[in-house]
Amino acid sequence: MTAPNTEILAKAIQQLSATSAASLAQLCIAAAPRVLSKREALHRAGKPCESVWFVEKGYLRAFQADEAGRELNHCFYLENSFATDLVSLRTHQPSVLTLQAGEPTLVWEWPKQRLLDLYATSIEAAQFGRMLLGYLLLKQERQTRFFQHYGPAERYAHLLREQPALVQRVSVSQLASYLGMARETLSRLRSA
Amino acid sequence: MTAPNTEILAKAIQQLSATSAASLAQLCIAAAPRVLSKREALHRAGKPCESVWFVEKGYLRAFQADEAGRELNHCFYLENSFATDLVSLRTHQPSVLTLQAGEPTLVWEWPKQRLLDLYATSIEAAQFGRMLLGYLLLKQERQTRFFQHYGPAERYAHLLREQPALVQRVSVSQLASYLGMARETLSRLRSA
DNA sequence: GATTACGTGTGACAAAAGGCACAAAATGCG
DNA sequence: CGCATTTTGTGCCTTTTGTCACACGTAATC
Repeated sequence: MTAPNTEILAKAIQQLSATSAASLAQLCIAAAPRVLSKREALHRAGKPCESVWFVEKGYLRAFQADEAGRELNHCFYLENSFATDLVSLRTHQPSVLTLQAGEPTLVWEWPKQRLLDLYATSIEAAQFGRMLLGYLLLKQERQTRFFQHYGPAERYAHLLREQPALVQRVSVSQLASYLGMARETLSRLRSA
Repeated sequence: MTAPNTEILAKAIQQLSATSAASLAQLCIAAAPRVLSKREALHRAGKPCESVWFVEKGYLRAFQADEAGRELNHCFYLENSFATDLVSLRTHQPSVLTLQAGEPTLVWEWPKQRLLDLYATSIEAAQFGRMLLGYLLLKQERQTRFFQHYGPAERYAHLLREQPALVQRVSVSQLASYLGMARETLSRLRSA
């Protein structure tokens, strides 16, 4: 694992919202690096989520346990993604989901309050916040359409085309759960 | 149709983000009322989307035409919702979706640039923008889970529980498309 | 290095959903 | 009001997906 490197973070922020050097530094300083080993939990269901993370290396898996105790995978956050449990973050309710590293992983952690303070005092920081949410919302809308109007075969084909890295790095059973199909169905789609 | 009434709009804004009277007025003044008759298009696929709307009365349907020419319903915006085509709004690309009134409808329209100007000059307006996006993102995440991990029967039951008004007001074929199932499947679920 | 646990592929069957056809009901329009 | 058009419900059959069972290979453990 290479040493934490604020430059990657800074680049990701700049990419979302052109920001002055001063505001950029404010945002970067507000985040602390955190290293996770494979399968280590970054955030556990049951606790309120109080942070936003940025994945520099490795990846995170967000999942929820259903009534039967099976894991429902919500999504994966690969390198260069911003992750949080927005539901818990906004509602202050305990999280239903767990964030876990799928590989040795390096993230940057922002305490929620730190971000809110910045947003309230700096219009540039606020703009970054808006841009980040806008970007996430756009992705999430695409995600919804993906599940709303595609069947299992189309979903797998689409994922293979758009995110081949994800298909490589994640186990078949976790991918199947993410794709909303039975493990066996995905296994058959793969061998077809 | 009752006359346009800024108070409903003001209330919706306040509910998202506590805002001073001055900022609130700025936001309200920036929007213009617009009346639509049933089936009238508010925004057509092919044009870039340059506005954000708030639905005061009636409802909007967002749909896309697939390769076969069938309409894929993305979602419905009932009273008190904020609507736009975020993909087009952010990317400046022509829209793939059309927004159409499902009933005689009254909306408030914000030109995108007006909002951006406000966001750039007022930290309170920027906060409203962030709150709105956060709220929409939260809803959209729920929406994704809904399609990702629920089957047709669960989806219908859930919708009936959470949004009975929608089920009443929208035709079966449009609802089915929205729910990601065949018209016949929904028809059978209803009579079960 | 043998043993165990786990993840994955695959066959057989059951259940669910889709597609087509058509009749009944509702809606729109002159 | 009555005719035409659209929408909805339903039977029949096909296709797809899920479930269960088990074999195989790989990786973890002692």
